[in-house]
Amino acid sequence: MDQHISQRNLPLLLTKARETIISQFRPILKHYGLTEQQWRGLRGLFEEGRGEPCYLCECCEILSPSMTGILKRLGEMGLISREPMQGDKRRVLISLTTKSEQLSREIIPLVQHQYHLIEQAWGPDLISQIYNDIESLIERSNVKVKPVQLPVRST
Amino acid sequence: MDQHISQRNLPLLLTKARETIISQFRPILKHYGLTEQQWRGLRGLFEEGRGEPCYLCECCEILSPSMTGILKRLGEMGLISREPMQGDKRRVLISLTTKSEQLSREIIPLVQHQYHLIEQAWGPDLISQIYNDIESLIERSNVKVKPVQLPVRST
DNA sequence: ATATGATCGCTAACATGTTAGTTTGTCAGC
DNA sequence: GCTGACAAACTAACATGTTAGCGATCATAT
Repeated sequence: MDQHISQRNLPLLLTKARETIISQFRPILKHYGLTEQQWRGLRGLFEEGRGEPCYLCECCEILSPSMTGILKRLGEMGLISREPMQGDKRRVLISLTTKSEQLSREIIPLVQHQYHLIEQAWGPDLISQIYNDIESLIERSNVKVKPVQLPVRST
Repeated sequence: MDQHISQRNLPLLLTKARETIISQFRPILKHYGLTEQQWRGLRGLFEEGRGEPCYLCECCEILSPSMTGILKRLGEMGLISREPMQGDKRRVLISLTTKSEQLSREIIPLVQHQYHLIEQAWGPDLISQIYNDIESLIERSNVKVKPVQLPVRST
């Protein structure tokens, strides 16, 4: 008896897990009129002080074309400022504004607290185990996987 | 010394994990001109034979408005057919076509094989442990989490 | 029979994901 | 000084995610 296919659908399972978690935080972000990705960007900047778009793309797992729009809207909201980099005219440096720095200081404790409530409800052990597993997975993904050979398409 | 914030960003971590996995399968889907979500839909139908849009939404973790577009495009590609349901004029029944059934039979072994290659490269134990943990998480998410209290917005 | 509320699939509006390709600027080598 | 390879940010085009709400249909109680 072969396994049910959905048991071997890891991307879908990870999507569901992510939705399970993020839905606990969505009300907080909505309360402050931020999308998930906008908050990811602000949070990344809050950690580092400031950074270039391509750095933000990496640490937020957002592709460059998406980041362009996100930064544009954050700019229109007055939540980031941008200064051209001296020495390399291709690059830009993105910073938080006073407004967004204060906003971040307000949101972060709420997020941490909600996080704590999740651990209380679902058990801190499971959560920390998932952390470890996922981090192991991401580390191990440095090992290159052989791609399956694709047949020639008939139709 | 407090933990680095990104260590407590579970949604982002899950996103990265998912990207890590799905990137191994993307070439297969691209080879057949399918998007990730289109394949998720076809696969769901292949498992069940046929089903209503709202069922597909659940099992594919896709929201209804997205599913509308996905089914529309799958229809234009000749990969699904739809018949109105007798007895309830609101509902529709979606089925695979001969074309998409054959397509699925061609893709599924490739996906399974790629999956096997991933396990070979990264170790089957880690993968199966992630399965178990994530499934535990999803089960445990039935336990309702108390939402953090949101302060009144000043600005 | 009728009002009421619920459900299904949908549209609308906007934000983001994804791929391909463009523009401008940097740098190494000649 | 010029050329070619490369890199950063961007645009374009399309697919999907997200929230709100609509219209038709069904179920139920009255």
